[in-house]
Amino acid sequence: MPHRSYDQYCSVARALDVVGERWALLIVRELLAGPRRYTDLHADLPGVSTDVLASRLKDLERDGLAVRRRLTRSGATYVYELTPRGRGLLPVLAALADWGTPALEERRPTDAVRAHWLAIPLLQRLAPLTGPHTGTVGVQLDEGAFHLRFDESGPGYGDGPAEQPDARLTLSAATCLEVTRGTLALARGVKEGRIELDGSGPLADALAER
Amino acid sequence: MPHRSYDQYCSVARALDVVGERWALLIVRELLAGPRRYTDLHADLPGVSTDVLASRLKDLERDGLAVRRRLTRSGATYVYELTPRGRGLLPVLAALADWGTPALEERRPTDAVRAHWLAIPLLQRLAPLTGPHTGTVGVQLDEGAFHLRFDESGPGYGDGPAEQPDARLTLSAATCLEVTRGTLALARGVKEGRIELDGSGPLADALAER
DNA sequence: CGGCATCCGTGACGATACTG
DNA sequence: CAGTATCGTCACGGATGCCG
Repeated sequence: MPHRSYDQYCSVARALDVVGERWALLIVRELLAGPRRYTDLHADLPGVSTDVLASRLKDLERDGLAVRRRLTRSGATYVYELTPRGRGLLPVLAALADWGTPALEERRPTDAVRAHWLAIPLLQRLAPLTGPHTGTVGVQLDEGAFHLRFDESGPGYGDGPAEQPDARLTLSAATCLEVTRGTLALARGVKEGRIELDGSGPLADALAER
Repeated sequence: MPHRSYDQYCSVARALDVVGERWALLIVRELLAGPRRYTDLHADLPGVSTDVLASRLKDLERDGLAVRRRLTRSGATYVYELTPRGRGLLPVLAALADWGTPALEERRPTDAVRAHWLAIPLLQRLAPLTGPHTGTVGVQLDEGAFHLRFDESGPGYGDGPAEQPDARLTLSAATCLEVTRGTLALARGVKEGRIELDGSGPLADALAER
């Protein structure tokens, strides 16, 4: 929570007291992809100034959303990692992603792009398709790789390729967006050769059906 | 969208470009309760300055989230009303409310209170209970009244009493919060005399069961 | 009187430079 | 590498004034 509060006895205002400031939710979006170093965060958040990033990270720590941890035992480098409370913001980011996806049609030349920024909306789209099946789906784009996790503790995602994916999707970012928007069914994309779907097992089968 | 953008090709960032600025989502929360005049908004949002409120309302209009409409035909007073796009932010506010409710335990002396600020979290709690039943639930607190709508177009809420509620709840704000948090079942509150539940029909029956 | 616009002081933000 | 220090700019909050 910043030192400025809305001073309202309202759960929405309370939430915004903590994560309503500029850059806060985007930092959480980065940390949802896994532990990150300060420099990684600064690299993947073009435009954020170093002092604001440092200040937000302190706020996240103080409010119990993230912890600062040594990367290796007795090493000098630190990583920031979300606590369960911080990971609880995934539904908030998912709702924002759902609402914001229609505004994603035009890609402005000034826009930065990272592969895992597509993880949340794709997770939203695929979650109803997986049903009860659990596992990991690796996604390979030209711009980079990320993976989606479906397990009993709820959905999640991470940056980089998955270690042992139960299914693997290879597609372009544009195709990924079509799937996200619902204008392209996964099965149809596979049939048309625009999506490569690898893997066997119930999770891959469930994806191939839809 | 303010004149400052995150410049990221990401649906979350796009959403925050539009509604990420201070007060924006709280203005939307007010407008979700129904059309509001400028003065009403200013009265129910303690702390917002007049120019920021005017600026945010212009932004909401320009971005297609709200429209400015004459209250009466050929009258001098205007009201601001959400468009469908603006009402589409209810899931975002609901997710924020879910996440923020645990932080609502302590009520600080500086906190402002409005009855309908409890509408979103209560709506979230009651929505799974109503099942397929549609209708309106009037809620009467000491601090004021609001009502919840359950119909095929999705859940919603409004300020003030309902015209013809299918069910009516009378309870204290503290009791309402217990229900919201899930620490008090509706049926148990009724049995203990802390909640008065009036009304007949499937919606009232569905609420009485749980 | 409702609906802003203007002015001003303060604090947040963004860019760059610098340090342990 | 991981921040802190500095500084100019802009956004915010409060008060006041204008205008229908």
